[in-house]
Amino acid sequence: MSLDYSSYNPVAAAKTAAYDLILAAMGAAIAAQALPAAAVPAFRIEIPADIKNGDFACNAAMVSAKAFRLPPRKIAEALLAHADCTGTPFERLEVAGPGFLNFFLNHNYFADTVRAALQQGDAWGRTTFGEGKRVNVEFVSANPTGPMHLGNARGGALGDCLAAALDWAGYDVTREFYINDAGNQIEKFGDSLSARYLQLFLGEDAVPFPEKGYQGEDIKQRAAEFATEFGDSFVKKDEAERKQALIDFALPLNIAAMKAAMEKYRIHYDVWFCESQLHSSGAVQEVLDKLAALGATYEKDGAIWYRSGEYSLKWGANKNPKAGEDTSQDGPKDEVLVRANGIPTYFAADIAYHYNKLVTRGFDFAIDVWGADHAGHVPRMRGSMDAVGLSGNRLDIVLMQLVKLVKDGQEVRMSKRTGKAITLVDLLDDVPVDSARFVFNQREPGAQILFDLDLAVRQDSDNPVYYVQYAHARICSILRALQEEGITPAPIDTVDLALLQEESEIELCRHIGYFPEEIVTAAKNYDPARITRYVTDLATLFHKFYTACHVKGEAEPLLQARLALCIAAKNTLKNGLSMLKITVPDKM
RNA sequence: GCGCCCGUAGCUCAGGUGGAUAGAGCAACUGCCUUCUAAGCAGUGGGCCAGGGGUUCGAGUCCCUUCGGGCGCACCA
Repeated sequence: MSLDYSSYNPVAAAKTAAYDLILAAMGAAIAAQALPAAAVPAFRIEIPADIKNGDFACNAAMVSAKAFRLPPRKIAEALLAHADCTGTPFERLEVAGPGFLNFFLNHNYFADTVRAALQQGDAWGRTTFGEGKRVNVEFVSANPTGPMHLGNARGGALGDCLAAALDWAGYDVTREFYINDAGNQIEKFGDSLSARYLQLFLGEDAVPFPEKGYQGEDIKQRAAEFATEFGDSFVKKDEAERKQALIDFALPLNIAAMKAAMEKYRIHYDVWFCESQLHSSGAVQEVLDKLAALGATYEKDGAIWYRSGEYSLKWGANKNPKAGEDTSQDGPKDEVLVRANGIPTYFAADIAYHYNKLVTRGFDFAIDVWGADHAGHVPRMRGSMDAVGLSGNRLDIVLMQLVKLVKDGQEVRMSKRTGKAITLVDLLDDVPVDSARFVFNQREPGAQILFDLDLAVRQDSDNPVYYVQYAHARICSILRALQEEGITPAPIDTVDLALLQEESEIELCRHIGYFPEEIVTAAKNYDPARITRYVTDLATLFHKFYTACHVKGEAEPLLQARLALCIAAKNTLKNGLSMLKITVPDKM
């Protein structure tokens, strides 16, 4: 018979068991008057940095020293004397150091881990931690006025893997791209296109280029494509008509290019959401009315202002205005929602957008991945959710530091103005997707990344993604070699997993068992870089095992036990890499 | 001026929410392939966790402060 291991999380299960065990020991010790009857402070079960100190450790004795008026070690010894390991995943307990109670896992735990990883296959690592809550993860959302850049490449890898971690941790995830196809930057886009178009026929000197226009080659390209299709027929039309025609022509092309680039980068969005839709549907006006009704806005100088200062304070807004500016207003400055010219600001649309996510579409919460340069926008955005009667707690923002590109040991400066930035498309022409996705998920969001182009392009052992993939390829190689000898994995119930006793075998088992909990932690902390680190560590432990232990040529019972361990490791590597959307080669 | 992020080995970075002797990878040096892929493994050297104070049984981690980086403070998005 076989047990059901769905959603099995070995670490969480063991921690609960350890916690209950200590609680019971404490009750027993008090009943036996080995400890005084006193309220016990909260204690924790944690994983020690050094596994010589056990697989899990409990700090109960230390934190309760005051309550019991006894030295921690005495308390620990009393607990140890009343602790009962029967029916738990633990073989024994020890008192160590200042009063830690250290737990050592028994072999059932490791066998369960291997069986779970085998039985669950592609679902191994999935848990129900998120209870099916609906979460919207919005990332990249690059302006459709030009090509995507390196920062978008990082945002894409980060957002997509964060979404995967949440999915695996039991959330119901929607991946979303917000298209800013309205507002000022679209006007600028049109002005730039129009100027480039006219320049084609009238000469560069005859037509001034708008001061704040987009300088990039891509604008010239679109203007030229437009000219190819429509000739000079728009030269004599009035500016507004020409501009609109160019926007209507170029915007869909740019959006299609972004979709294509994201697909190439293996990112599949569930929703491409257009800002223009918020304006045309009246959603922006609706939210403005709502804010007004709730007393969050006022009129001044012909514009509609939002009491940002009041609402953003709670979310950490800068308390003082800029030096040299009006200091009469105490607290953060208010924001304009509708300009004196009657056009709503981007901020107004953004409030409507997030209102749409949380109310209209009913997501339990929303996560936005933004570049760190938008940090100032965070408090007012979250505050605005409070202001429309929701809660800023339902909107989380992951700030991501920007990327520095290094080539030949030199930093490559990127200039948006001159349009000479390295685009996402350029990057993917040079760097394999596996490599790019791995590198961009190596660091936590808040850390700056130095993207070493030379290293990322290299397809050798210095590139860490191959180190991980190689572990998978080696396992496949073992399976092939055995298959050639007619050996296939035996049913897991017939395999004696207790034969796995070598240090490298146990270490590998232990780390495989961390997998579900690691995903939960990545989801909780919004830090998918943990997954990258996890698979790297797993690869290391497999390579060590591979060097220390043979599979082929061993006696049948041991061979089958090791084969099971290999497949457990293979499933774990495969699932971890698939979260990163990195391929898992059978051969290298 | 004010706020946010950051400062850990020569370089790039971890450090599970306050735990035990601070860890990896790269770089340097030394070993290991007549059995499953050496894109691998084992070993050596390398540190005032930016400096200084504080909180407590215990601080790389929390608080204050100084110094040094990055970013932000628009009727831009």
